[in-house]
Amino acid sequence: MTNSNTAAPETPSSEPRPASNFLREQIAEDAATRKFGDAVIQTRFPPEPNGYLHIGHAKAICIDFGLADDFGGKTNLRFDDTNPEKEEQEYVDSIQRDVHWLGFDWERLCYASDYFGQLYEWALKLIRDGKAYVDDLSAEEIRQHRGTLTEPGRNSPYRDRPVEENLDLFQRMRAGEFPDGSRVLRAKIDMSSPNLNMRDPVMYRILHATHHRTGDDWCIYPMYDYAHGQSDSIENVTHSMCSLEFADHQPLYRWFIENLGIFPSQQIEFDRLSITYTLLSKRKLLQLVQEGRVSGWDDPRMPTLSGLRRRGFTPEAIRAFVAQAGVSRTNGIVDIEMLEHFQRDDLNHRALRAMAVLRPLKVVITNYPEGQTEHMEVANNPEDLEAGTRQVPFSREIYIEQDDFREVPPPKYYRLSPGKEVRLRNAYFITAQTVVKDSEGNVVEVHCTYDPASRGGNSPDGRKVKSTIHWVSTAHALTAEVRLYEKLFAKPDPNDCAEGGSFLDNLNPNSLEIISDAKLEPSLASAQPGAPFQFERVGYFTADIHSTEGALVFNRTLPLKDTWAKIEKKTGS
RNA sequence: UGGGCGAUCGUCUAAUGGUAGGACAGUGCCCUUUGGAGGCACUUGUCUAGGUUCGAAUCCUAGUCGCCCAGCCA
Repeated sequence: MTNSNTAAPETPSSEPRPASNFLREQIAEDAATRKFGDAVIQTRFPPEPNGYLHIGHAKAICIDFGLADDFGGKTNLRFDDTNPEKEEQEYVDSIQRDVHWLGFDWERLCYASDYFGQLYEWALKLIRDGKAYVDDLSAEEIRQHRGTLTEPGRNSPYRDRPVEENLDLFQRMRAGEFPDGSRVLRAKIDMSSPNLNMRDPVMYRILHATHHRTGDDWCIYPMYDYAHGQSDSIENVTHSMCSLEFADHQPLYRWFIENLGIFPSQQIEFDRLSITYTLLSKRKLLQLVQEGRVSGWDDPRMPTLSGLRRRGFTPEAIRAFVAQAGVSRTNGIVDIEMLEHFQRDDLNHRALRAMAVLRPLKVVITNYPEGQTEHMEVANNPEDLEAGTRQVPFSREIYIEQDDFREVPPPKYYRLSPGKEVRLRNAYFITAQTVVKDSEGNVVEVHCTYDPASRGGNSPDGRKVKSTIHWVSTAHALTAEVRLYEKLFAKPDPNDCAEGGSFLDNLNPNSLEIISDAKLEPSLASAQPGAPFQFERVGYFTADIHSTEGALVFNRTLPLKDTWAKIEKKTGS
């Protein structure tokens, strides 16, 4: 594919694709019957640049780009930028960045605003053909004339204006002679249609607004319904995939296409992606940003692609998730656990391992020589030996996780406790001997002895330990800020709120926990944002985009699955 | 109450008149220098009622339930 200014990763061909779905079958059939003759399969991804892309868009992107690619076709990225009041260049830029990051590259970069001239000419034609008219009714009056779901609408008193008058008025609308909202251009179809979209829909409204691309060239802007089908047609889009709610609009798109005599694209609708504990509404995500409930569109708790990226999610995992979630015409809600599964699966294979202690507890190995440092050779990724090894310093004083020591161990607790022996990952067996407490009785230090013969983590006498814990040498430790993220919403359905409440009531107050003094092994000093790490036994992390060598900040992508937490919960200990 | 669309394990999805399968989640066991990962096993499903058929998730009829549409948003 061509026309990109940034490199996009190849889509791995080994990625599983759904065995079948109704979209693929329809395209396969159309290809087999040569419905579109010699034309290649052409699709498009048509976002409105009024916000950042989220994981729901990822599904649409995978469908639009993936399906075309499967059939040797092409995909355009087209901005449906027909409403200058909500659209911005920032969004245009972020969308291109995110589509590339997801792993796709477009054939052509298009804008509905490129077609404003053509659309205007076509409107003139419809007026001349007696199929469109200028209406002087106010928005409120138009609404009243529209009727209801069960009652037909009424014709506007301006519906039968002579063609010449319509032409004159519409040209003067375009020339800027009338104020916003004073008139609209409407299609003359059928005010009694049971499909409300056919009750003389508005084609153009007057909007004296500066457009992010066309500036002040226009003061009338086409409605989405008047622009979308024709934009597809202009681009020779063969298969126009969109979400379910647009099914009712198909008859209108066909009406425009037929009355204009232009190329008819095939529209096929599919279900939007919904995920538990997740909001996928651009309007509401914008509200979270504007009200400062999150730090921005790329807050790592956001379901935006930029937020997921900053959090450490990967395009590969998102694509695999979308493929497994599938596509249909039902309104389902996918468990967020499925997304998390595909992310863990991806990271498990590629994340470099490191040792990091989030909540440090000092351990002194009393029989280890003072001032001595050893360098342990450690595998960077036990799942991938080609990832090599690194040296990790070990010394007499180390940090371990507070959770990894209990003065009074509950049942089935295999970690360190007085008199018990555990393995320090890649180092030695140690046995806890005594504890040091502060004035409040908290254990602040554990004194242990080690078995010098167990270097590397095995005892020559074949002695077994029940547990392996991670550690960081105090003298060599890096201090870092670590941000632990939880779900942004506390309820599976964020919109499930009391009467008069809002989704904001369901915000999870514990969605972000900041740990300011985590202790990291030295190799993490130069971690780059986006590079995935598994902090062994803890979770997957990546350096934040604002992390520096002098002020390290790591974001937790996901915690590792925690069997012990389950046992602990079950036994109530 | 008009129109459109839909209904398969707890969740998502396959089966295109011929053994209801996969993934996630869950449970148990095995394995493990990450209580991670991995392996094995198990559990649970065709909205209802009729009909057509040797045979129905699939076709027909009638219901039930759910989603979408009354922006000069997309």
